[in-house]
Amino acid sequence: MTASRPPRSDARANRVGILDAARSALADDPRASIDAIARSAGLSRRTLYGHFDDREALIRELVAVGAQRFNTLATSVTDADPRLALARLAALLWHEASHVQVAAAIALDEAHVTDTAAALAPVRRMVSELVRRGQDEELFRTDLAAPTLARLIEEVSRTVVSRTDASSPSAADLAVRTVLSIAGLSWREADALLAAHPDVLETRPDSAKETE
Amino acid sequence: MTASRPPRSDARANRVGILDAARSALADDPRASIDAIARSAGLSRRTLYGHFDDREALIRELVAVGAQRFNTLATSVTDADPRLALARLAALLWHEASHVQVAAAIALDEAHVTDTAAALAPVRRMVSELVRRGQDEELFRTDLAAPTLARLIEEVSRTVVSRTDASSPSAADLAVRTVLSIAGLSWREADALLAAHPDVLETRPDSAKETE
DNA sequence: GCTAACTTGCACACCTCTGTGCAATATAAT
DNA sequence: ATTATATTGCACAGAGGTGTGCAAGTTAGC
Repeated sequence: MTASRPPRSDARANRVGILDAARSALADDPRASIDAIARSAGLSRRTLYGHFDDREALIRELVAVGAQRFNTLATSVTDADPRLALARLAALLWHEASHVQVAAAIALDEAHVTDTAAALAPVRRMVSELVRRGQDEELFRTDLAAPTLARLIEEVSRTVVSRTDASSPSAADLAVRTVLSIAGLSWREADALLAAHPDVLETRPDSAKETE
Repeated sequence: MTASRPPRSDARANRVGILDAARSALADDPRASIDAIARSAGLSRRTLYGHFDDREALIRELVAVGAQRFNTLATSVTDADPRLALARLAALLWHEASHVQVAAAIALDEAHVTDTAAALAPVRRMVSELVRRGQDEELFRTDLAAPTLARLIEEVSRTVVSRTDASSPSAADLAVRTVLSIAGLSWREADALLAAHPDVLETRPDSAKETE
């Protein structure tokens, strides 16, 4: 039981590099090979196995990191108006696109449904809560049952975030408007809301603001 | 070059069985093995290779059949009101869920993007046309450019059709309402539209009706 | 009931991917 | 400069998939 030294700096950096490479590779194709991931991190396959026991272990780590971020993110939205809160949440998720994508891709593809469900739970709870409030206040549609609407918002968000050209400047705008439409707002209402609160579209993980 | 006889009846039936099995298996998992498909058709892997040269050939056939159906379907929608036409198209696609799913799954997954794009072209053209008319008549949202909106409608439709419990009776309703929301209608407008035209939700591939 | 058409199981070569052992080499930290 | 830590290439076993050849068995159609 020798208390092993702290890892060497290059090893730490490589570990992070692998996680980054895995995130982007798996977001793109959830069954990207270990070799592809390692190479895209500039390392050999053999080295990757030095850092992670297993494909499983790598994915678990990725999911854990995502869970962390989503948790932070969900709790940072504090707008009193459910419409604004939903819009801001969508904007925030947009900026986490690669994390959202990899979580979604893994959840769909593999037998990690349980892990990813746990990771996404905070966001899911937030959405359910917003839907409830939005319907209570007659701001969201009431033709669909709350759980149905919540699920629909989740699925559509995932689609829009995952299948939009992230480089396009107006992409976050598109994501936000889409989510509001699904919640039941007409496009003019959504347009008016965003015009009245331009800060929503500038929302970044760091600068979440509170509106009374 | 002997003019080979017509195939035997059991062989014809098995060929169809394979296609059905492949459709449902691949819709569920686009990389289902040939063995899994054959077995789910009640045949051996070896026999499948007697009917199709190749995994490729099987998929090509599947896509071709889908293309046929989509074409028929798109041309059967003749409503003058773009909102109604879009709603009816969504309802029709709902009834073709397994075909939509397999086309979407193949398109996303494999190197068949070109084939599937061709197969989906008729529906795609129809959607573009409807969007153009809907925006011209101020019935659809105009905050998004026509190509953007058309693509958004496609993507969201695919998501809803693919990721909804097909057994649920209200599922077609959900699909239709979702698409109308994306087009920019508020949920009350959509609700009123569907209430005024209950035939839309009963729309089936055979009984497409024309509204002046 | 004959016969050609069809199905089947088995063996085979081939591919891609996973995960491991090992010896050689490079490099961070002291 | 030394040394423990990291990285690498290579070889290997194994799992799972594809596509083919062939001989034996089954069945539709006349």
